[in-house]
Amino acid sequence: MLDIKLIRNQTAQVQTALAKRGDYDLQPLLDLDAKQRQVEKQRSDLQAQSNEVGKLVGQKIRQGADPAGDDVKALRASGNEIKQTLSELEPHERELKANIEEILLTLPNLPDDSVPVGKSEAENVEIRRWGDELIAAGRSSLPTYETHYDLGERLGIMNFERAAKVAQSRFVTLIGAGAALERALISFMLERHVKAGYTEIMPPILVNSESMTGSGQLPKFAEDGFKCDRDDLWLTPTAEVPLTNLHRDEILTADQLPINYCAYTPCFRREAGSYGRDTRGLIRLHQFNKVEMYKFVHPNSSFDELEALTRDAEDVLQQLQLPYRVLALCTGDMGFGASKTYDLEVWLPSADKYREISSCSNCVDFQGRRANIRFKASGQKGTQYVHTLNGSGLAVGRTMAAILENYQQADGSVRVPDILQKYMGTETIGAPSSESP
RNA sequence: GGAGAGGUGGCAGAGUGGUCGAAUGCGCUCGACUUGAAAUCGAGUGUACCGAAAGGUACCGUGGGUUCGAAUCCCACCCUCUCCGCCA
Repeated sequence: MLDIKLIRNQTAQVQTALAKRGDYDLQPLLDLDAKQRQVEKQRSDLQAQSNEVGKLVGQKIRQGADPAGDDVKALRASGNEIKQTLSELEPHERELKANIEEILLTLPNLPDDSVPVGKSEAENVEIRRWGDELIAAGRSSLPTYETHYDLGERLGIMNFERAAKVAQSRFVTLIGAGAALERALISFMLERHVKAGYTEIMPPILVNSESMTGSGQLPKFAEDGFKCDRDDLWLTPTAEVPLTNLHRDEILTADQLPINYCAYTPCFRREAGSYGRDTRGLIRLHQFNKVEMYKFVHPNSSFDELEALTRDAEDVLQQLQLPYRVLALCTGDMGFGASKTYDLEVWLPSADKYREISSCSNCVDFQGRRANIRFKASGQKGTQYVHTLNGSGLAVGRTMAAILENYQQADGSVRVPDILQKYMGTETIGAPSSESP
């Protein structure tokens, strides 16, 4: 959520920044704001009068006045009169506030000045690449690449048809080494992040609407979520939701910051509006696993923390020896709550291109304000909103896809990345002798 | 799901219609005493909005209501705890 004071006092700057992301007219909001403040002033003045009358009545009665006498009666009448006016102002003010809130909740975050301006993903800017030589080496050793889903089904480690029978399309069942590889990846990633100073969290993965609003999924993106209607509970689309809301409505102390969390959770997305895209394989599923990193930080350090967060995600890919590149997302491609985002894209040889595998964002105070998460510096007056960051570290299913494709061998088997071998207890998946049901 | 109890400031805990944003204790901050510390004593110690300031307004789980006046009375909801049932 944007700061209404900022919108009020620096309208032109906000307008310019928002224009980089789309078409937003702030005038209706400013009109409502002015009206609301005026009504609030009226109401609070009246309230003061009313309190005065109340006090007087109390005083008189305590001094022995007849509670039914004319003196008190007159006061009661004037109290009633004030109350009459108040009863008209109050709902009006409430409505104005609700309208303002409603608009504020639908405005996206302001892009940082360093974010490239652009309309679509075509205008994202490549920042760096890692592992070009691995791509070249792969190309020279294998003439063609099997897709991860053909490979997975051939080896009997994943099954889409049966998953569709059990649930729907866009689900997968992992079998044997497939399931083990997924689990190995989760363990490896979590252990890596814990070593790097993140505290492991296992949060609820059903969350209420307030939580979905706090992190920015609601009210605008209700269509993307799976909802349990009877309970006001949603299946988390990302661990970012429960992690943000862990500290909702809290006032932290400055010395608690930064707080670094990591969490493995399943994630659930309807993928509304993506019919026909990535219909096969592990790339776009309604349910997938993700290890998420999350930071609550001091406003002064959030952009440094974004660099650190991105490096943490990159380290996972480097340890897995998977080629990738880092993109700075342009204003048109960034998520709703982000002020600046780096995407990591992993190399998928069967498609001969890079695909998103991680997204690392600095939301600055956007979620802090929505979820009311503040901190207080000792000796300082007042509170400030914390800055929050989130990053995938990594999307597990997509990592599995990248491993299967990049590590496939001429004999049709897949070599297990060195770092995962101790988790898997094996060096190869689908060795010629292996059988599957 | 059934029966009962309860939700007050960082914590504990008073407060059942009026001057209560809220006693008291603990904690915390600053100061005094001390070579230093402990102990003791003194002062302070919630959040947000409006206002240049003085000051005003709101908040005692949440939302409504009664009243000149609500932490206190009424209604609804949420949450927590205990017992029973069910259950990994």
